[in-house]
Amino acid sequence: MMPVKSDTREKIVEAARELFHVQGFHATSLAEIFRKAGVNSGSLYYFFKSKDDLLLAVLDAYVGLLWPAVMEPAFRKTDDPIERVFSVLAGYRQMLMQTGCKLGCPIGNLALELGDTKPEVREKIALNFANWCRAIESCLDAAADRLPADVDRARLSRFVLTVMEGGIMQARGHRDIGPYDDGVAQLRDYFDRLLAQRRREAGGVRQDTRPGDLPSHKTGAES
Amino acid sequence: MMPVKSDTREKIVEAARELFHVQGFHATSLAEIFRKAGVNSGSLYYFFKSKDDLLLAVLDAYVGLLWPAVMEPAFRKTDDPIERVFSVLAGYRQMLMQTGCKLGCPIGNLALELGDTKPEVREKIALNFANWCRAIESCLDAAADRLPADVDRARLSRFVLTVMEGGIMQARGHRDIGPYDDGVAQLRDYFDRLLAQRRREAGGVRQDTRPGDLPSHKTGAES
DNA sequence: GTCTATATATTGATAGAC
DNA sequence: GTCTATCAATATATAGAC
Repeated sequence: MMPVKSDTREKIVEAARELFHVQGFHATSLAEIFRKAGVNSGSLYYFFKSKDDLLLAVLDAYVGLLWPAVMEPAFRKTDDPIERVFSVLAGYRQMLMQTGCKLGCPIGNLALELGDTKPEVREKIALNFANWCRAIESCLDAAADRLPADVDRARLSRFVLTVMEGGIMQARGHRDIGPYDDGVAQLRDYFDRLLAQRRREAGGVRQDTRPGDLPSHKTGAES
Repeated sequence: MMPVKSDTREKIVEAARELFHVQGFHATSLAEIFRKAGVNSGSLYYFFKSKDDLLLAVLDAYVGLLWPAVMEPAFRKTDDPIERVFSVLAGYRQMLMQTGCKLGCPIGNLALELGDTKPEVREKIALNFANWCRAIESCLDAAADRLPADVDRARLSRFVLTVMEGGIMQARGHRDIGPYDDGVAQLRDYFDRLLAQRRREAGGVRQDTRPGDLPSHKTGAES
């Protein structure tokens, strides 16, 4: 018989992940974590040699969650690559709304709380950022023929993350979804201008838009 | 004779402010703070009834520092209201460069570390954000005649903060100024498109730009 | 692998002399 | 207002039985 693999480690990581998200790293004690996980101190230290070590495992978990928990649910809503980008942003909006703008991006939180104090932690945070941007960049690549030729899609994908993180920060600070919606709407406006530029370029001197090419975007952000 | 006002309180707030900026709130102990301030535990508790209370004083200090430490040094570099906006952003770039992308925006750090756990803290963070945006908005108002009439300048000012905070977060996460510069460059590109739109509107059907109207912006971000 | 019990250090905060 | 001394609670981490 195969030995039954314990899920204790997984339970601990999951408990830590949730508590770090809600309370932050330093504000969460190991006692809270193993109590929430339903195990004891000894089990935690059997799997992790320190709190920092557990944090690294949490950041690894987020690496694994990017596609199943963030990208795939958003991509399922639409096949249009540009709309997929904004569908991802809509997913974060949903989290903000469901928590009364109290919970934000767990990676962003840890990035600013821990800064550069723990080198391995910072590296795993950078990896999470890089993977997120790569996923967005793949959408932009799929829409490359609708964007101006000189657009740097890797940089544009980082700009999407910039707007997302900056918008979430202000939404939480004001406990108001407005700043997030505004940021997304202005990013949308920027995209529309890029798409329109490309259409002008492709169409030569013609500048009239074909009906249906520029759908209106209901963001819920307009007052 | 007037009683000499002690600067002990000020020294404590200043020490706390610096330590919170570098290490974060929870990672900084009161012992570190009063040691750095050169005073003793008793003095700290004479002026502040708790660590949270001291944090509120730190956030008040940032409110007072907005103009002398952030806006005025940036505004001194140029009279052009749009350039002033980007001069403020250049100021944050300077801090990133001087610290090897280790230190970010102290308000943003506290916003994400503390979230909504302490109501009064969140309110003072919101006030800091609001004042920052109002200062930027005053620049946009001064350039109102160069922006499209339908631009919401309050929202655009929040977008500037969004890009700043999101860019700093990624710059710190990657320990690389690149993502910050890219974000600012893309914000600049967005502004250029807004200014160009206004110029088209004002000029009627004419679309050629007058030489000198669109200066090239050296951001140092281009690879 | 999981448990209980505990070590050791540090935390935020207080008391009371001066 | 500032000091020293110290409390009580909590933190991370360990030891060793099972």
